[in-house]
Amino acid sequence: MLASWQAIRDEVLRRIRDRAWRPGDPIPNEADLAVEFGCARATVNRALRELAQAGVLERRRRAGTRVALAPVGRAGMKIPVLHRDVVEAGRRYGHRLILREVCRPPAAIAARMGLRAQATALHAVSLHLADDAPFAFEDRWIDPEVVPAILAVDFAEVSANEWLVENMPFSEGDMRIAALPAPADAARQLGVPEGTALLAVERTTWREGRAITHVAQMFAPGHWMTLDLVTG
Amino acid sequence: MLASWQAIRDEVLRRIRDRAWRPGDPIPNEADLAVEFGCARATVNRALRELAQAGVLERRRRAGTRVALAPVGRAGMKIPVLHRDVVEAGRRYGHRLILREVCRPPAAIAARMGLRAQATALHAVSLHLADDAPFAFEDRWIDPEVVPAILAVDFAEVSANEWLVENMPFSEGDMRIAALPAPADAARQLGVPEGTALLAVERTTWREGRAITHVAQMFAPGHWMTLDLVTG
DNA sequence: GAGTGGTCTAGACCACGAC
DNA sequence: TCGTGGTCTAGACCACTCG
Repeated sequence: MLASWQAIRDEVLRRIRDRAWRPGDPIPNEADLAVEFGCARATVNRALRELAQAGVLERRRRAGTRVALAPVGRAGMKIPVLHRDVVEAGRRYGHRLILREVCRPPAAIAARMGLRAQATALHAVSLHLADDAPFAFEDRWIDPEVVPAILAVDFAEVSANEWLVENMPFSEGDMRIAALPAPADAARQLGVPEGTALLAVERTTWREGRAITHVAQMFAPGHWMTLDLVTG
Repeated sequence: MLASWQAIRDEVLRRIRDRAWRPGDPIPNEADLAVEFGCARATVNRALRELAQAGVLERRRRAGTRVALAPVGRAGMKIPVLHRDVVEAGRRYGHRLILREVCRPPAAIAARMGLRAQATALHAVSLHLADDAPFAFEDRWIDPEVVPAILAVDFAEVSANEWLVENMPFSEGDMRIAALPAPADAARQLGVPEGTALLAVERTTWREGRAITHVAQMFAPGHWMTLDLVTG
């Protein structure tokens, strides 16, 4: 008698782990499981829905429910907001705007954001400070056609990152991370020799099929970027 | 009359975007919203639960539901499984086990995993290959008390990462990323000069409050780690 | 103590899509 | 076509926690 959706979820996981149900196999339908577990179908549905959301099961109407063949390891992740990270580390956050212009982006950026040829974008280069020491150099492009309001935002007041996170929720994106030698401009701003290895993060964010922003950040040596993984 | 949980979710989002409900504000309780929307409380519950899971709302019993103060940009993320990444890039994946032992971990690792003093753990050092070229050096510790079955797994057959992703879903964790100079062992295995800047990733994974595994990976120069952000 | 969210139930209808 | 999952309902009880 399993009468909570968590208990049912755990039992299903146990059967998968014990190979009673193998990847690719169909599992009994909700009604049958409800009988077996002695609970309502809605309770089974809740458990299986969570497992499907986590990528453990695959569900299709009429076809039924199967154990996922290649269980994608999926996790929730908090998008790092530099301001918050710095403050939570007990340090004083600062932000310096180095450049703000509206112009045509380089071809590489335009391609990555899927901008029309000739299109202009808002370009903001800035430095993030912790206790007055620079720790991140940021080069960002924003498509003003997707985010018209951004043109009126005073980046001296609030960083583009913060404004976007607060005002453009529910977006998709891709993130690329590497260790790169510092280019001249980043090296100068961060106060390190050119060619020093830096943590580089590039992120492009989308909303309804259009690119909102593309940002490249380079962090001072010794910086650890931390991600919280939730609900694996 | 809103009678689907998606419609209610969208309406709540609209009110937040329109500043009718501001960050930090409490919103009406489920029963009142059910009356307003002309639907059952369970339907409102479903909508608000999804929004809370996405970080848009914060819910506490008795205290009620509020618009999240600092809307954490949260995103779904696929945990990178090196095998799959390599294959999807059209290259041949290989895996070489360098060391497998059961011993007492160094204090730093034990502390990070919250192991008892004197406790032993499974230690696996391995190399990931793409087209026979090494591209990632991995140093992993696994708590056999949490994952007894791991002791019987043949790491020559399947990498620890893959086995864990398939068999220990639903975990939490934290991930730390930096650019580091290559230590001697990693440098030798990856075939680069000692001190070369490498992308370093550390991940500790938890299940029900106990550490499952701690892994440190160092990637060959030029490697970009990519994360898909879904459902921001 | 009492109000709120968290959950379960039994039943119902519907949409999708495999057959 | 018709079985399956997806969802909604009305009601109920419980757990947590704030005042």
